[in-house]
Amino acid sequence: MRTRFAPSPTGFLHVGGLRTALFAYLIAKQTKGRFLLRIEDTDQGRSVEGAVENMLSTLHWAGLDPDEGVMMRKGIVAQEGTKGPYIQSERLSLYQKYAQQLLKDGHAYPCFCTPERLTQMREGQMARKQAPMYDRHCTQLPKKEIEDRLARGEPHVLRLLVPHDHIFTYADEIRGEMTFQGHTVDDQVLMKSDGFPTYHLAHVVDDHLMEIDLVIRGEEWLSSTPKHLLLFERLGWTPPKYAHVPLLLNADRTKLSKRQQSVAAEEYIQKGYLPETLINFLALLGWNPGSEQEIFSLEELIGAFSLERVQKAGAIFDLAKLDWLQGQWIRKLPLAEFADRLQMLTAERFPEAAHDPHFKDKAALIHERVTFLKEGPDMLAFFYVDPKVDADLLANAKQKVTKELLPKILKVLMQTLEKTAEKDWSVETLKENILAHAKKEELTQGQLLWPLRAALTGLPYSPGAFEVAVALGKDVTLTRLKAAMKVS
RNA sequence: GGCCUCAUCGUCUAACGGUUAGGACACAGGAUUUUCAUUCCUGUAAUCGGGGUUCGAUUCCCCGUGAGGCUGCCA
Repeated sequence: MRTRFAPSPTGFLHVGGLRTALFAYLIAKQTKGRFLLRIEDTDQGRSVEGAVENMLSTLHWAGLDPDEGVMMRKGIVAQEGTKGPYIQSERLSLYQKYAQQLLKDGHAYPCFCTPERLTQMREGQMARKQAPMYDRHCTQLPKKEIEDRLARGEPHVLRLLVPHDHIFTYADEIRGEMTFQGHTVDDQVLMKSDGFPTYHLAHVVDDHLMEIDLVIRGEEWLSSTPKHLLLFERLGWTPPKYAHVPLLLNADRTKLSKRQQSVAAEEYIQKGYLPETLINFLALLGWNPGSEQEIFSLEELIGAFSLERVQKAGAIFDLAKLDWLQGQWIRKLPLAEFADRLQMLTAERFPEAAHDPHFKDKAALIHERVTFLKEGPDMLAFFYVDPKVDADLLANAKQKVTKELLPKILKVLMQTLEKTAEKDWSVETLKENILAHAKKEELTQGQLLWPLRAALTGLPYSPGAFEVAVALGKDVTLTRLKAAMKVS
């Protein structure tokens, strides 16, 4: 199937948009079809510089590269495919052509009403508790007058003539049978007075010409679907299938808004979420596999996804679950990749980390302790900077380490570690030697290990004492132990 | 106001009309562990209300209620 994602370049990619794009991508891949990207920039005033580049790079980050249409090539925005152009502002003559056809066939009519009159009309209708709809004032104009005004080039729009006795039905891929009464459907503006089409005309023309089989879009389009269906009919075309996905909501169930939390996908990238996390999360928001599997890669989603299992109700964007997924994915990252990525980040703070041949071993120690890569450098800092240690840190009530006991404990540790040969400097040996002493000296494991770990890291919590000692090496371990003896 | 849509734990959700209403997140307790984290176990917690249909409704129908969307020469 050919599916598409068709954002307006009005800013950053919205997470709801990213989810819609994901669904469209999944269906395309699943059916061995194509995923197209089209830019809908028919509102001249709202286009934002750089927005297209931004959306494309976010989509790329998420792994949703288009097969056709607008894409990045060598760092610049390019278009690929035989059904282009894929940017609506470059397709104006096409819309013009079909608009004229609709006009000629009597399915659309020119409207000269001023914005002021329209506002006044709507206010009146609202006051009379009627639905605000165009009153067809301009359909009453004499033919001659219409021709004259058009000839004079008077500003006007083109409206769709909706048959009021028409009953619209279609089967939505997510919601099932839908029915709309013609008399409740407004005569939508198709062409604006600036010569640009509205979304309604443009997407119909494009989706037909680009041979889109399935339109997946937000629920906010549901009530204008009859207009689109009518347009396809009037143009003599077969409409695509439609799937209206439920909206993403704030914690208070209102439409997801910037005011309450991050809506730009880019903000989640900056916060350090992995693409796998966001994709997995977005897929599970409103869709379920029918099994109890929670963790899905993009590849797995292609196999498992189906529109029939997409929820009809809106879903709250639950940050707590997002963070849990992030933890799952960061731990799923192969150690080599985790280490590589962490190494770059750590080197920004501690340049020597860049050439650390044992960096991978250090990274392994915190792989299960971080949720975000950016927590890493802080946790690894003690490897590159001598920690500040004092008696308050070395002592610990819960482990029954009093300040009075510290000198003895540190002495025992020192003696044990000094005796351990460099070649035996491994987690197993250290564990064996130190625990043997614990018994002999009538100290608990905690009484020996808390001070050791604290002396080596300077932290109240960190990776384990043996692992840290091994990663640090014998020399540094003894040096830090000595420093601890001085302050206790 | 009008039109449309939706409604299961706090959240995301499962359940061909028959289940002790299941799972996950969060929360609480516990186990493991030298700390923290991870991991594991246990627990608290839901079918919006009212009518039908049916031997039996979370499930089907109707009416409410609540929420959301649309109601632009925005998309």
